[in-house]
Amino acid sequence: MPEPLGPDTLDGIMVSPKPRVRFAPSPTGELHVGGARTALFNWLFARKHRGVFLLRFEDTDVERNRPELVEPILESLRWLGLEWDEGPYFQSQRLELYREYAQKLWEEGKAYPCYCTPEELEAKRRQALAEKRTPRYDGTCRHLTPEERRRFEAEGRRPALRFVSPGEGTTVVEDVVRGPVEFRNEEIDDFILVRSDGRPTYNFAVVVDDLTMGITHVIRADEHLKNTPKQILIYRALGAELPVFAHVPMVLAKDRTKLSKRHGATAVFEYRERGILPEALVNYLARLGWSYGDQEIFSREELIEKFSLEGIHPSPAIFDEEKLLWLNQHYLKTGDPQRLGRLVREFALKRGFLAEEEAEEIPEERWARAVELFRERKRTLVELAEAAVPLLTERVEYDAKAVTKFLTSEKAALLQELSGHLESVPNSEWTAERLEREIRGWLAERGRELKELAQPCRVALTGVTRGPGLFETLEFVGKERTLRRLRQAPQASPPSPAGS
RNA sequence: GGUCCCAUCGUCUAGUGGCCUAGGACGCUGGUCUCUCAAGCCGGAAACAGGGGUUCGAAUCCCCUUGGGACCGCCA
Repeated sequence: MPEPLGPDTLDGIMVSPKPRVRFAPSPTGELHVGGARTALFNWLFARKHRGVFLLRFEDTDVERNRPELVEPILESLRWLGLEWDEGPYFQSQRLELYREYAQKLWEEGKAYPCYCTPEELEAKRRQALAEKRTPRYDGTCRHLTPEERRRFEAEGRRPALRFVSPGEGTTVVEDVVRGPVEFRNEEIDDFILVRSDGRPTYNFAVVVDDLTMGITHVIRADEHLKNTPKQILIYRALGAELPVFAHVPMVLAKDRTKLSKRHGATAVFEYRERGILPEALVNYLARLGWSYGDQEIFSREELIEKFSLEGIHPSPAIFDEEKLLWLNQHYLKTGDPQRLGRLVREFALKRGFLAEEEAEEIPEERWARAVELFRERKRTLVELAEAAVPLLTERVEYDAKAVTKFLTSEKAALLQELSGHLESVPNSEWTAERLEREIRGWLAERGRELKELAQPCRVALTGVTRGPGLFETLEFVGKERTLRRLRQAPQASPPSPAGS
């Protein structure tokens, strides 16, 4: 038996009902970061107030609707950890419900059939624009006589259902993040509730759904603020109570326009593929347009505890990848190496940095250790995987410039010599500490400094000039592979006598 | 064009009339550490869009201007 949606009582005292919120994407594209943030705010609000977070797909537009996108959107939400409590519902499966409500409105004289064709409407719209007037429906079909209607029906015209707008007075949206926003009703024309083919339009379906699903707080993107007075009018016509509205500002690209494909990565999936951690994206998104004092780092639990609609800013925010990357590194640096190691392995495989057979030979511990070695110098899982592979496998790519600079014949000879010396260190004592003692002592005997050896050695071992500490690298690469690379690393070609 | 929204460093923001000589974070930058690169630590440059009010006092309240954005569909 589901709980009733009405007010709860606690020791006889009325308390507000459990909040019910929703995220309602339309399956016309992948989940982008703006949508993800809207979903996150809804989810946080629900978790904080122990309410219900539900999912609903607004898929009444058959032309643009792409059912195959539903699962990827769900997958994005799962990846972000925004699990839903109800749904997903599909508007396309609730058509009968909208029909009932439309019928009711019609019977009560709050809506009327309109026989204007899209072509006629388009012509009027163009004319209005040409005359620099705001295009609005002129109410042609509002006062049709029964005879006129019959004539249109006889012509085979299928009517759309239009809402009877008040045309005067004002409608005020009491928005939690913006305060009261006033709209003059004369700006609102007799908009369409149900298309001539029987499918509801967005504004109508949303109201019927939010109403019947018991939604108490509508938290959605700013672009819907302009729709809200229309929706309020429908609520009133239905004799229903209004939910609380909270319109969250848009997420903008660097050029201050709506984030879109041409701005590069916008989809949640793209960030996942680039090796961004979900906790980093969540933290970043939460802090984008919302703040809690000066705090920058929030665990999921802290977000739930500290989130509030009042903390949302009214102004739009620009998506800054640099800061996301910084947060990602923070979570790389503080995360569990075992878990991160598994992720790095996955990325190395997926990006083709190594083959499945090679990966099989590498124990989980090695990946975890690789994470520890590289996480202070890499910002994404992909970068980390790429850097770790040369130390984990036989795949070293020697950077030509590094070789030229550091693997001179003199240094190569030194490395040869070193490898001979290191031969005596037993496998069981092949540790950073032991190797450091060994090498520093060896250098001291020769009156040489670590400086002279470190870079050549690093390049011979890893192919590149940057990386973890030398001794840790030596330990991690392991005795056998280290000795081999010290002996077999490529050498800089000697400078030509002509000095070209 | 109409309607609506927005306005503190390049970016995210603290700030709710005196604590502001405007704080933090990212980024940038100088230094430090050092076997490299990072990370860390210490320091620096960097903002209240402009103009009028209100007030003893304004980043904070009001108005105008300017600038940005969103929406103007039988799309959502």
